[in-house]
Amino acid sequence: MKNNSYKLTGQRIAVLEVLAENSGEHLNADVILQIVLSKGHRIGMATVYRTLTLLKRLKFITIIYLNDGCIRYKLSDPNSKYEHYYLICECCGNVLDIEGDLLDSLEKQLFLKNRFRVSNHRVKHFGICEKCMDEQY
Amino acid sequence: MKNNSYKLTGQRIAVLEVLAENSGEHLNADVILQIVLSKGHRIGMATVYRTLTLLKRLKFITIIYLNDGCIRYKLSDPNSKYEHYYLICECCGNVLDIEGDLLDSLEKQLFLKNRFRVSNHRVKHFGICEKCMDEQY
DNA sequence: CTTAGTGCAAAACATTTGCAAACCA
DNA sequence: TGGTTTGCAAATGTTTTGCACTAAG
Repeated sequence: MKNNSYKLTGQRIAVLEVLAENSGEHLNADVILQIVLSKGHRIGMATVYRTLTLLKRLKFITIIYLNDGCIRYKLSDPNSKYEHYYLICECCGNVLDIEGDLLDSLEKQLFLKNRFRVSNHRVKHFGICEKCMDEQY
Repeated sequence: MKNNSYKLTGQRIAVLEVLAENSGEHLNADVILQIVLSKGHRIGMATVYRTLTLLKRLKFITIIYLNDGCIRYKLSDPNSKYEHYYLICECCGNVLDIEGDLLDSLEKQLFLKNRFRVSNHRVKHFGICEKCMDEQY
């Protein structure tokens, strides 16, 4: 798992465990810190951030930006083609992941209309623009 | 324009002017401050933020989250149904607004495939979830 | 006049960094 | 043992707030 020259420390295990035990949640760094501390482990906020950065680089976790003032993290789901589709409740802030097989266009519409009242959505496409493509090649 | 009991101050005019003169850009608060100052106006950062908050509330401007460490703002385009679709270049950070009439499904595909190499996208649907709907009514 | 609006400085907040101490391999 | 990793505290960078002063209507 971490044979890539990274050391398997107690703190890294603890952070991964918290993410695994809350795989349905979208935790932020402070919540992760509090849970690890509540389990009796010794850890600091800097280590939490450094561990999350490492796990992100290794693609173990996915970052979720809800633009609510903090960055959120969850375990990556390698089986999902739709990691970046979310339903975000403007009332309670809860975040629902959409299942991939619900997203075939019609089913997606039905799911959205029946179980979640969409009032706004944002689509962001990340990639390389024409100008940068010209400059690179 | 601001007959809603809001006062038309020099600072508010200046911020609006900067946004209008850079309508193709997605400016952050610091850039707006610097431009207003460079024009010889007297203004502080707090006023910039307070003005942007007000303009947002009045729907004069739209907020853009690029998750690059700051919040960006631009003049709202009331004619566009697609205010929340963006092409974000991962190389230069440039943000392109997609024209509404390019977004009919097939044209959208063609545009994306020919002028922008998409490597990642995020879709966020904001609304009210089932649980909150049950609690409200 | 009167009160909303402003500038400044300080506070708030999430995140990052420097460095000596601790620890995994 | 040696180079990573850690905790702490301080630094960072953006955004917000308190308060006395200013200015729009």
